[in-house]
Amino acid sequence: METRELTYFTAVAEELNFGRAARRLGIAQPPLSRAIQQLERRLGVRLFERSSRGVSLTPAGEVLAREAAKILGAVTAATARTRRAGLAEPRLVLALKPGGDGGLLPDVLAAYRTHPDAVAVELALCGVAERARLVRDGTADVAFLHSPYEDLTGFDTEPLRVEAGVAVMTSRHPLAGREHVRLADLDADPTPRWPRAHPEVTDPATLMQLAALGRVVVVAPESVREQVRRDLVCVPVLDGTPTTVLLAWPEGTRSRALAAFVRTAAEVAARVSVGAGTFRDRSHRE
Amino acid sequence: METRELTYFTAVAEELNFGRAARRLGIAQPPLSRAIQQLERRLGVRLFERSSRGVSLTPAGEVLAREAAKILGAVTAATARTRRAGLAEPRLVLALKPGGDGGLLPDVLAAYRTHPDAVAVELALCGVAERARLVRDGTADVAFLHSPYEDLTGFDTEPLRVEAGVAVMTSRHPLAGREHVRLADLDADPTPRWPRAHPEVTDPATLMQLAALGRVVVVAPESVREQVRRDLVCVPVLDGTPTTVLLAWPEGTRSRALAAFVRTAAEVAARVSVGAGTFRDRSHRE
DNA sequence: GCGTCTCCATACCGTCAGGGTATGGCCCGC
DNA sequence: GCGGGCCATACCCTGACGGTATGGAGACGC
Repeated sequence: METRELTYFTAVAEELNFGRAARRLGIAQPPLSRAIQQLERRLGVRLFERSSRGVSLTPAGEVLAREAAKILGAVTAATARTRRAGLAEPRLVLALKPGGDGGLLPDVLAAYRTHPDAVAVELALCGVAERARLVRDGTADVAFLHSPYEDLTGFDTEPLRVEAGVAVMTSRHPLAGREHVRLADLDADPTPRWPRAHPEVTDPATLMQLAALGRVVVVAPESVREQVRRDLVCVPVLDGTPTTVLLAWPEGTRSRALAAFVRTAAEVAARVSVGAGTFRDRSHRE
Repeated sequence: METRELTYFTAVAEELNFGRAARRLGIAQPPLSRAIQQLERRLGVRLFERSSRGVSLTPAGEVLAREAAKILGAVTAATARTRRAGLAEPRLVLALKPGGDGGLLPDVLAAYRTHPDAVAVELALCGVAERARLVRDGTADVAFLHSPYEDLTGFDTEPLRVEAGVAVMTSRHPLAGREHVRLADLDADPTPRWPRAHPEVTDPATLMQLAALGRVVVVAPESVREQVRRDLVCVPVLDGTPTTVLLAWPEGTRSRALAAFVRTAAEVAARVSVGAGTFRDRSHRE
């Protein structure tokens, strides 16, 4: 099976229409029909059910659609990784969303710089959804991710710190003066809480603006405290799901530079967690 | 990147000699040279360092070699899985080594047969090393594996039961009468213990023959008790590494039949473990 | 019920990518 | 210095892949 065939197959599987798929691929429809037929012949399996009104996937087609997505993803990743490995200056590309480092990054970078295997670290600041994608498609080597909010299949990971939740709210909120709250307290209040309400809002600035306006209470990992606007207050949430900040990189990666970075980060995280501590950290890392 | 190019690249990367690689691929040497050059041009990266005496991989080449192996593996798996999905009768292929089911298989199969989503189950009896490979390359859907002895990357897994170790030895062995032993007891005896000694022997019949001859004491999961020769005795090992018998299948598989099988197996395992119990099981599954 | 529209398959043709053979250039060992 | 091993280049040829034109089958409107 050639990747060209898989690309063609995927296009048809997504469009469920040979004509549109062909246009998308920039070829004419007959060669596409033929390519798919040839693929079916070679596999000895019917991939599409053709009726004169449109096309649908057979069970075998469904299977191949998933496999093809995996393979094509692996191919683009391989291209990107090989290209980057060929650059004169080896670099480590680290993907993270703004504030997604749990406050660890400055120390980690400083410690890493002294490591014998260290290479230059390039930061790829990106949105929440992009982080994992950048690593999967080979644009980045490693990313700060948050568990349990992200799908970690295909990644090796190193947990760095466990963060409890804080509720971020305007200082005029009735719970703003509390030492700590429980989720039930937040739910008893009429102000809705993110991300349960408005999960579609992912931009931090927008979110904080809504919080400042008293339209929402944001439940977030406690490391946001450091960056939160002056007009907002943070109240620890005792029973929120703890968030694990972790480093994730492609399974089976073999790179001294990356190994050194991960190890350094883990050491820094352990030191910070013991030193500064946070009100749940210690119990979790024992 | 076409898979053909990756196949060619892999051949050269393994042979480190264009002529031999070409012969292995069944083509002449010049087209192979050109194909690699074209790949290098397209990637914009040098993959091989050519000296007139042989060839070596550049760092970028090393990266691509790993990626190519992943991709080509995924392609052969995709082919096999798609073909099997196209068969008239859907089937579930289960890979296991003889005795590798921890004694659970008969009950699991019986329970699964009554499940509404059940399909025919085909057993692929194979050697120790083949089990994982069969699942990885798409020949089997799911396998019984043993943790921590196997590399589970790329698999989703369901642990079924935790087994302590037993020492299998001839009845004339000085420790044969003991209620239980520790590893230190075994080490104090002159008879070497497998798998520390002779790890290259993997055939159970050979192994048991050696045990019967008093040449070796075999430390194995306790479920071997059921199948062990009459002339051998099994003594529980208190401090051996416990073995987890688990089901493993490719990450992200989406199949009702498989899901039903895994679920059934987990239920059967839980039931058996509570009912029959084994001298370590209960504590481990709480 | 017939024309028409949509959509996939078939027929046929041209081009270029990929494979083959012959040969050159380089380096090493004898 | 000569032969041999090994990769690159030159040149040719075949066939795979893409394009255009057209056929055929079902759905829909009137």
